Amino acid sequence: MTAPQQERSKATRLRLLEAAVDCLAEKGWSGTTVAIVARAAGVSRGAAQHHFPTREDLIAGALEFATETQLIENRARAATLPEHGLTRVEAVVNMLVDIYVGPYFRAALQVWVAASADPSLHARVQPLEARLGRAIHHVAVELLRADERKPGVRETIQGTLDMARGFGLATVLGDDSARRRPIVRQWARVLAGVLGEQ
Amino acid sequence: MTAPQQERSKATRLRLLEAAVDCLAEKGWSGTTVAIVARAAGVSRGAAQHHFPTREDLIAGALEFATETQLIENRARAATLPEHGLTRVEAVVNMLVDIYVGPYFRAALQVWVAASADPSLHARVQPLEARLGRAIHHVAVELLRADERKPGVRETIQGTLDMARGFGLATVLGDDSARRRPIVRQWARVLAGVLGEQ
DNA sequence: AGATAAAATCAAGCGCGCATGCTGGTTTTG
DNA sequence: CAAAACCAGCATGCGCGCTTGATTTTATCT
Repeated sequence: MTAPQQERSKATRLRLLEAAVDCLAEKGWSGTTVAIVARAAGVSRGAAQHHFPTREDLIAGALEFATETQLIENRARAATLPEHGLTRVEAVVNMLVDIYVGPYFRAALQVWVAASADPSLHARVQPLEARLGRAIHHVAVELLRADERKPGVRETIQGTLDMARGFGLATVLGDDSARRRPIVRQWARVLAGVLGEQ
Repeated sequence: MTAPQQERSKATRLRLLEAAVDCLAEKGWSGTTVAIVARAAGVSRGAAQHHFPTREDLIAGALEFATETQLIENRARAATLPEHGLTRVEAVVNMLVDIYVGPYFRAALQVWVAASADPSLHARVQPLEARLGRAIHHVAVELLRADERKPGVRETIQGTLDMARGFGLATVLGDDSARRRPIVRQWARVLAGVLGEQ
């Protein structure tokens, strides 16, 4: 055959990861069983067991996959940002917020919260979260063209990211977009002030 | 006996709720089984079943208990706040943040995240969250002596609360207090500026 | 090159452990 | 004596991990 099974294997593995991420975002931690994920991916449970020996392997793999996908999407979107001024700041904040209210974050949230009580999972997840956090911070600084040497700038950006995280958390309880909009707008104004003062 | 069983019943019920909250905060959603909670409360599983027919009843009750306890503690702590000026603003922000990094919030977080994929639980939990959110916002406005008619004031306070929520979320992945402190300090400065400008 | 061994991929079934909910029975209170 | 609070055991269901077996691809030897 022209298609080596190596490719096919990678494909099913990827389908499993995608299905796991979707399942986590939709059905939550307890609702994400290997059987359900396997069925959603269109493979048997044995196949899933082969690629990911344990459930924890599957979940951790899904989180890693979601993390990297998130970063890639960010880079793509960063190129489409508007010019300068306040509208750019607001656009950046909106983009950061969108990261934390999207499906990838919802999936990650389930894993993080579950990992807080699961030492073994925590050990695998914590470095991923740290890496993602640093990466997003770096992106934020770059897109805002911020000078972190100015006092307060770094802290305010960190606070902005934490606010976005808070939005993400609020979103799991229900659609929050209407409440978010004016807050983001006001926050962008304040942030622009901090960035440009003096 | 001098102690009517009504009191004893209320007492065991309360012990169950306390144990459930602790268990949620420590062992997470999946780790909180009725058997474990009952043992921690010092009662048999059958007794727990008697007071809370279903597990969902127990969890929902625990969340409600945690919510009210949280509000009561807030009122107590609000009386001990310092005088005026920036230190007061910083103290208020610190107090708000402490709400979201405390054990009650950790317990609530587990329930909220789980409820996002459980419609039946979601229906019972969502109004609680809304009530708590409004209450905390009200407390914040009052303690900051903010004039919400001023443009941007209301939005900035909401953003502050969302940032605090984000801190709480970051805390489940590991102790974050060292990172938080400078952010809170800086944000208090900014918040004071927004509150007092013009 | 051809054949056979070895390894990888996928499918299906089994058993263990555990949590929930229910039911019957016992003690305490009014 | 009636009712409520409390306790012990049973039964069902389900998710996980493991084992077995079939099919395909890759590697090795003659």
